[in-house]
Amino acid sequence: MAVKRQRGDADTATKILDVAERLVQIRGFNGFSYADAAADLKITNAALHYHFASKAELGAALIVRYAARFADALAAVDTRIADAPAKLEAYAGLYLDVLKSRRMCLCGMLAAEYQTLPKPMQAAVVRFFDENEAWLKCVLEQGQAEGTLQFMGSVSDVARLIVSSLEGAMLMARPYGDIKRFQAAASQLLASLARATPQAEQLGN
Amino acid sequence: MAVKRQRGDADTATKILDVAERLVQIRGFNGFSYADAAADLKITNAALHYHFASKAELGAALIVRYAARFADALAAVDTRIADAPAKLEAYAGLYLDVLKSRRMCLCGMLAAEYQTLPKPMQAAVVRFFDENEAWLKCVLEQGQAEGTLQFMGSVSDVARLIVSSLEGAMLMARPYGDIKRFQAAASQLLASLARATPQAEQLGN
DNA sequence: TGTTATCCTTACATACTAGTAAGTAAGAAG
DNA sequence: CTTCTTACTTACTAGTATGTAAGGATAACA
Repeated sequence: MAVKRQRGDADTATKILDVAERLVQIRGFNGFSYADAAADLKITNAALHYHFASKAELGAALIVRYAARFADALAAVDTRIADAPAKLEAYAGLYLDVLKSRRMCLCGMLAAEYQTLPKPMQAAVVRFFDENEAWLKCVLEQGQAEGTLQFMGSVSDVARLIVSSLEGAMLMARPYGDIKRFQAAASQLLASLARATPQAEQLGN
Repeated sequence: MAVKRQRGDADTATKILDVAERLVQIRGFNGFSYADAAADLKITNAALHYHFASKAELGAALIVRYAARFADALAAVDTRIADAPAKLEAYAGLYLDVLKSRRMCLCGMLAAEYQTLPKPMQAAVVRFFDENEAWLKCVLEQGQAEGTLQFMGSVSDVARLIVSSLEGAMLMARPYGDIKRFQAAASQLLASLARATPQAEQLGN
């Protein structure tokens, strides 16, 4: 049988993570406080400490959950989409979804604040990017084998270019409050990787 | 005759800007305090307030000086280099110089923290990127006219892609402490813009 | 009907934040 | 030689940061 919850209907720890995640993505890890999150949830500061003993612990949990959700989304792309270029478009789409909620990528934000983060958070941020790079390498190799993608340089370098360009495009789009800036950058990037098939432009569908 | 300085040999305000600039580029605007900068300069907290009444004022002065220095560097590139692709390489070189001193671009860092910045700082950050974009558009138009650069999409979109890709490459290079990550991304980006001249690869120098 | 565990509150501790008020040393200007 | 200005210092404030100690409410359990 399902575990009953006494006070809050949904898991409080989950709600805390939800609120903290949003705050970090918008204001940064150094730009939000326990008090901000507590006020948002209408609980006390100390209640936060009950669930996450320290800000560093909360921050680490934030990254772990975010990375797991992202990994799930990538696995879903793999099962849903076969075509390598379409997979890359879906990958960019994940970034776009984050941007649409007026947020920066959690780990992109934390990358900027990297020097001030506690060690476990630093390690988790790097792990997130490594996982992204690994997934992209698979897609790039597939596209190269299929002949649907073309690029110079190593698969690794191109994977890193994709991650950094999309993170950079998010970073720049936010001050302008302009999602189109991201979309334009993403489509140019993906277009430069798509194999120029002369007949592809001619065919309707 | 030159204006004499009473105590500190170099202008104290300049020293404050130097220290604060470094701290913001490494730790972020929300990641440093007046106390940090004061301790570094071995002066008191209050002395900082004498020169810059508020943190917001200091922050705005930081961006103005950074943008002016960047504009000077771009003007120097224009006088020193004629070739459009070489200008783009020099542009990427400016970013590389910042990264070599283990810093993030000041305005790239502030772009991440954008939502928490005082209004005048927000405006100055956007102005910095607008100036970069304007300079790049000139270079791209020149390269297009000369036939030394080729790209699809508008000059404006490509200029934005360059800025966001380089900012993103800096952002990602720092957690890895790996300048090569930036260099690989930059060279791929520039290669994709250089006109594919079949004989260019053959010629030695 | 206690006992226990979970989840929370009140109240507090400690340190740091930006910022201010008042005063001082020393050169510049009259 | 006084007055003003520059460039500070010392001492302080109010507010916020993360974090803690102790205890209360509620539900599940024995």
